[in-house]
Amino acid sequence: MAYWLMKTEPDTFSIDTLKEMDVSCWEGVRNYQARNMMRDQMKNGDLVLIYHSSCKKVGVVGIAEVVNEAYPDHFQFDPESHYFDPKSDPDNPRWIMVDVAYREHLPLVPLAKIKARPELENMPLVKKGNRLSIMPVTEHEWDTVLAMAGREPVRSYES
DNA sequence: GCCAACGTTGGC
DNA sequence: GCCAACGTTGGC
Repeated sequence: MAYWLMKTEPDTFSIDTLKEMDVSCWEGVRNYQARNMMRDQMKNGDLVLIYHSSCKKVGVVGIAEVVNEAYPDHFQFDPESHYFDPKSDPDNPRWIMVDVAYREHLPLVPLAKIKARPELENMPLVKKGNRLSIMPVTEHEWDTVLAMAGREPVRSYES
């Protein structure tokens, strides 16, 4: 299994929204690098740090789990959607999405504190100019962020 | 609101 | 294939 970090703007879709929905598709990824990782590497059971961006309290706010692997993002074919892509061919969809399930909230781990941690200096999140909306997280980084939130390491939510 | 950094587009 | 112009991201 693998660990990930996924960014979302809480004004549009927050960890609270995900909790209410329990399971949600993760639509609107329109970056090839992020898409390729999601398509080729993201598997059911992978755990995800949910990160709030472009808001007052930027940082990691909770955990989700991948529960449905890559499938076409139908919003690319909806002219009414913000994520509409007129160049995408319905017979060969350009963009995909996964489904994620809410697992838990964490106390905010602010970006500023993540940046201050030497163990986390290699995260794409804190690399200058990196705007990836989905990025891999190593097990050590995962454990470090959880520890910063006061959370014991978690490897899975299976009973 | 500012602006740096990056990705995408399109003319040539 | 180059590269300037433009749009977007996202912290501050």
